[in-house]
Amino acid sequence: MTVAASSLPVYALVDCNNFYCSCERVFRPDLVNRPVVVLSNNDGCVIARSNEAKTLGIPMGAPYYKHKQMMERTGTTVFSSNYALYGDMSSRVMQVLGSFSPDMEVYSIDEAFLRLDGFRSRDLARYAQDLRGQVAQWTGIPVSVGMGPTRTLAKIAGRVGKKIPACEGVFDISRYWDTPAAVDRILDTVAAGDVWGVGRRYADMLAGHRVHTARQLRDMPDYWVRKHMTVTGLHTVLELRGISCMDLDAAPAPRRSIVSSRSFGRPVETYAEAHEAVADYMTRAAEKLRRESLVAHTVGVVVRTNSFKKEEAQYSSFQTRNLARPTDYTPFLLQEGKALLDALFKEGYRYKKVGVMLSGLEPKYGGQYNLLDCMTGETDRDKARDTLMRATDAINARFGRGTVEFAAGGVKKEWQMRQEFRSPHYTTDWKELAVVR
DNA sequence: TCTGGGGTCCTAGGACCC
DNA sequence: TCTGGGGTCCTAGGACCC
Repeated sequence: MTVAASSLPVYALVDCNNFYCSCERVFRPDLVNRPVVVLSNNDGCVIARSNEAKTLGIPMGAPYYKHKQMMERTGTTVFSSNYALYGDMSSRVMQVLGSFSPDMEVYSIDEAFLRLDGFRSRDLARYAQDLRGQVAQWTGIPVSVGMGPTRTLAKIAGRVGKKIPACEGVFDISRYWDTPAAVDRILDTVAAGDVWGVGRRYADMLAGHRVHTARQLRDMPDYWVRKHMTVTGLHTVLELRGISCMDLDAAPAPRRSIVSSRSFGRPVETYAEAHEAVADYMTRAAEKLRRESLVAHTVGVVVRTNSFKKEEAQYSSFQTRNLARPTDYTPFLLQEGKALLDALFKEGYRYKKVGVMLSGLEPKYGGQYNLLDCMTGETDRDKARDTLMRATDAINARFGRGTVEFAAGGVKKEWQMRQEFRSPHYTTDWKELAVVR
């Protein structure tokens, strides 16, 4: 069964090359063609590398301290992650992409899928090159484009395009669709574990069954895939065969949970500090909740020690509580968070991380008003609470996060994460723009 | 001394109801 | 008193993504 290429949909995956490094370079052009890395929160491990840093052999996800000396020796520039900057650059890139297709899904901070079916009358490769040029000119960010009849194949095309310099960042696997042998050869070069939707565990499982490449995976029987990799895996395999199972989703699905958690800059042993951190993260999660006009039914808290320290006593636990009434009111959430921490916290451990989770989310004004609340005056008190929250949110938005705070979040916050190498908030804070000269 | 954070989806199994 | 089957909802755990 072969479908003529001309009747297939055209999915394009646009992804930003080494996105976080590219963002830093926009404001530090002196770093172009030089090795650059960006570290995770807490300056823990490497989460983005420029091509030069990749060539030096710095692995993705590598703990920073293990490679610190080598990076110094080779003149690698190191940044702490600056999500305010990356988020803002991302929305600029996405805005440009939106002008190239009416049908777009923003998939992640550095990737978007576009449907280009309507542009088939033009030379698609040229169209994609125009897009690259426009994004580069207007935002300074280099991107690559992969195209194919399904999202999974567009992803693969993107990888291929990056590997082959002659492609100049654009590759369209649909062009080969009428010559199956050529498609086979392309899929032979892609490891099964590099296919979108196949992670470490499945890659190991597949290797155990002598499935090593994307082509071998594509040719496995449906029932076998269904049995070992659930329906999600079957969709992946169908997509490798050119049958689209995942359409674009222009409107993002409503959020189901909000998580705020971070590792400490140093081990925390006292209840007082753990409680400050829980309160601090809860405050942030509540702000996000209100920003998105949601309320939460369920609050969760997690605590854990450092599992990398085999010689230390380990403890990790997570608990949730359901609220009688869903809320977005920070003081209520702080109260629940404290109650949960009281239940979870045990003396005698060196804690590495705490976190909070809000779930059971629903639109704030979607629910019915509660007759009992009206009768007891609770509705009026809710209105006063809303006013207070709106005021604190507005002050913090205007004058910067933390201008007004809940005392429970602590003042000194000695447990906070390390961020030694953070670049200025060039695009989101006028005061910090002054640093650019 | 030093190893990230924030999400989603699927499945199996148990509780509960009729 | 005992017996059966089917449906729904919830939760925990495992897989994935960037």
